Amino acid sequence: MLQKVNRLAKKKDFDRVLRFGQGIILKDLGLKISKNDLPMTRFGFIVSNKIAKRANKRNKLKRRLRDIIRLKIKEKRLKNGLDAVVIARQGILDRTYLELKEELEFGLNKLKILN
RNA sequence: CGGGGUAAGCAGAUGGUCGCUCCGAUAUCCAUCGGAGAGGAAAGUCCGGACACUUAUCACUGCCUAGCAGUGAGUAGUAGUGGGUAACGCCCACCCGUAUUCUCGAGCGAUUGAGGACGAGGACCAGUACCACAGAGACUAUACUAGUCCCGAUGCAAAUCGGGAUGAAACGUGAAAAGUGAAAAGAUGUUUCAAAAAAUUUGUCUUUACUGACUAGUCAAGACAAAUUAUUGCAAGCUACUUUUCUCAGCUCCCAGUGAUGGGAUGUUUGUGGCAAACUCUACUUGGUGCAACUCCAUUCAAACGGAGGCUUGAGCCUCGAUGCAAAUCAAGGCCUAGAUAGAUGACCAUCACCCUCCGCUGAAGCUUCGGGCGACAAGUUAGAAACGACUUGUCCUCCAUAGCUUUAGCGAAGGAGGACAGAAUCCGGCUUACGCUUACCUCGAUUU
RNA sequence: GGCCUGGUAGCCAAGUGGUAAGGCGGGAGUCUGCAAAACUCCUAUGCGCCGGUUCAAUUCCGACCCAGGCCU
Repeated sequence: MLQKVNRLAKKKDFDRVLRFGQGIILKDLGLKISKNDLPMTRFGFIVSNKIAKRANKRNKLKRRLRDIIRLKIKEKRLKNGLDAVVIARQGILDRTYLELKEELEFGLNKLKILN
């Protein structure tokens, strides 16, 4: 789990990122980022009802995605002052942990927010 | 071996790296240490409560006005009886039915005892609606028509119109046919059968006469056959109706039971289908909205956004005892056991155990099959009158052998893959649905002995 | 989290205790030099799924599945 300061929680923040952020769409993921004027980076995750009907499957996917981001923050490889939203797309349920990690790293690299 | 049901239990463990939430202590803003951290269904949201706001669909009454209570109507719901509960559509026990019996037992038997399964199981003598098609008739049962008779009107008459009476059968139709099923007697009608003899109609044949003639038509007579009508009954079948007896339901009385109900008696007094998961009636319950309820703080003219509370000590859990057939209740002692909020309780890796499933190797049995050999039978050829023999083809049995499938046993450190349903969101009691494994019992099916 | 609607043929849909209208679509034909339009005929395993009540269920009742909407 992320630390509280690294969580994107408020609906206003989500709306701001989704409306004004710049994004990229991959095969199983969507990514959007936007600047905030804070000293840290905050992440939010969206897994809709369409991805999986059962709540435990959605929660497991979010836990895996969060853990990937958590390790990145721990290694201090992310730039500060950003808000990001990770959006799951259909078909993502069949991916393994390593496949998710590669795809997410590829997306972060494209957006040039890695140090 | 497989399926189903009921009851009980479990919901992998250990280690490593990196993490999350709450509480407490130290500490004082960074952290450290310790403790705790999903379910039997947390799910579906189908019922019921707690809790909060709202006086709330109407009218009336009382207390006495701050609100509370009651009655009636309305709305919605439940439905054998009794009990349990905060409450329920839930649970327990019993009754009745399915049932002239599903299982087991006793008995020669009639019968009887015990157990299991299933049942949304009040009332169609309060009223209303519906019961398609078929059928005379689907609840005021047997109508309507043809036909016959009478009367009246019109008309010379024939006839027409109107009214009244009479008017066959109840086979059958249908999911259901007039309280229920059975028996006996009487009796009516009908059908069949038998007898005797007659009439009518139709058909065929023959003969006569006529039509100019005819193998055509008509008339008459005769013979045969069939059908219909009428008569008789010593027959048989069905049967309207009547009577009697028993049965079923109901009424009255007695006994047992809190009660549903059961047992018995009395009598001939009562007896109109189905449907209420149709309206309805009866009895009982029932205001509405829902924690995104609601309260507070801050901001504001007022709100909204925001924060905090509500929020986890509760119809709580464990042990023992008492009461009760049971559901459950009571008493004593002990315990504190999630509280997140884009939503924690984990992510990744390794090892071990477990049993199960699938794949794997070997053996056995059975079945099918490509091929080959011995034999038996049939057909054909040699073959001529016939036969043996020989050859060819087909079928069958057995053996060898190839491949496949099924079952079963063993081996698996020679291995691989997989591990159910599913995530608290105010809390609780139920129901329903999803689902892996173990144990016990019951039940169904298949195979083997 | 809570509340509420709906599911009928390929599509849009009506309907009600007695075996299911209509339109669009699809096919064939008439008409035309050929088309379109028009007309005629035909077509379809259709009432989400399971169980119950009933003689009979798409309809009534219960459970389940799916789709959509509202409260913030």
